[in-house]
Amino acid sequence: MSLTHAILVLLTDCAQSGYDLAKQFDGSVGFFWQASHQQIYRELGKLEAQQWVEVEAIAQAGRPDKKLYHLTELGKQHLISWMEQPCDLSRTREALLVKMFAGNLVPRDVILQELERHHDLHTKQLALYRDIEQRHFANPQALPIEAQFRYLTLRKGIGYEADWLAWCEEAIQLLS
Amino acid sequence: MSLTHAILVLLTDCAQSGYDLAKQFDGSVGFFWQASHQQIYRELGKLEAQQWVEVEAIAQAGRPDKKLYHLTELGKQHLISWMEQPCDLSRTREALLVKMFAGNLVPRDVILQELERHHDLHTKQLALYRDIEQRHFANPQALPIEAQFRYLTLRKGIGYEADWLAWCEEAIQLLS
DNA sequence: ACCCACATGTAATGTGTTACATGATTTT
DNA sequence: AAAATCATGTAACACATTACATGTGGGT
Repeated sequence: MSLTHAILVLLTDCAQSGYDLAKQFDGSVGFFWQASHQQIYRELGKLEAQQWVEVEAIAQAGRPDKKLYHLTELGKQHLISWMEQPCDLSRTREALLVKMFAGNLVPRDVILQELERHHDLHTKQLALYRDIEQRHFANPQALPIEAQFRYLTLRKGIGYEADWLAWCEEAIQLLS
Repeated sequence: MSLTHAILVLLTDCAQSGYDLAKQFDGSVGFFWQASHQQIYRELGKLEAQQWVEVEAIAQAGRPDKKLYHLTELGKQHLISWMEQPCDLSRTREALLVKMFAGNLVPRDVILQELERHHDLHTKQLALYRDIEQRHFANPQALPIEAQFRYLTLRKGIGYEADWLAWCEEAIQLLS
């Protein structure tokens, strides 16, 4: 499993606390890998046990210590060897398609409304991605290499949402 | 969670054993909802406890009884009320994008080879879907309504694979 | 002789979700 | 005065994966 690796990847950028990581899993990385803060804290404990990360405790007035997690050299090597290995295709679980599979059990309108609703949601997410694209990645060729990789993950998000949108439209048309 | 509902959906077609269901989760439905046979057997136990399915034991010479699971009226009603409720967007976990996020940690070729490999896998899956499309859904407008729903799930599969393919090509081009 | 399909399951482990818990500071 | 943000965690439960287990019949 690669919640492990998703965390290590984030720590290559800079040392972070569990809290910081949780926020990243809510935004950028969260677009293709989700994790709750509880998962992250538990995983950080394991990573520390394996010596893939080191903790730096930062005392804070009237709060629990902030624990800054640093990637160790061992952790970095582990990450690199994971990156060098082929990974499986992801397996998705699409509740909407389960519904579609038995669409004839409910009135047509129920399905059409659900399709419209998803159409809306994907429209909004696509707009969000396109906005990020315009503001941060206007000229992809000119980007430094690290940014090109980030750009490509965004491009996948855009393709993903656009594909859903197109499909919703096709479905609505066929069923209307 | 909707492994529950995926199973109920399959049982609307006809009564099936756990083994039969497992096979379907390997093919058709498995394209958008995966489940191992162990998950299915456990879930069937729960469905029975809720009286959403009924078991018909079929004795077989020299083998364990085949347990045919029938959808009950109660089960059907439960399924319908689930279908009437809006469902969440699925959240995917894409290991390949985690890799891409930190692509600069490894030599360019490692990433390019992985992209080529995924390009191949998606090409094959797309060809498989297109083949099913041509053989079973040549004329979508003329299909009976149940088949139109099945057709639409296939269309989503085609879109999904085509989107991955396009992205792989874009990524390979940008990084080359 | 060996493997595959049929047909079911237990057990252990790993992952993910939800609820609960604490307590200060900043914003509304 | 209430709510949100910062910052961490425990505990219980639900769901998923992997390995192990059993035993027949048919094909190569």
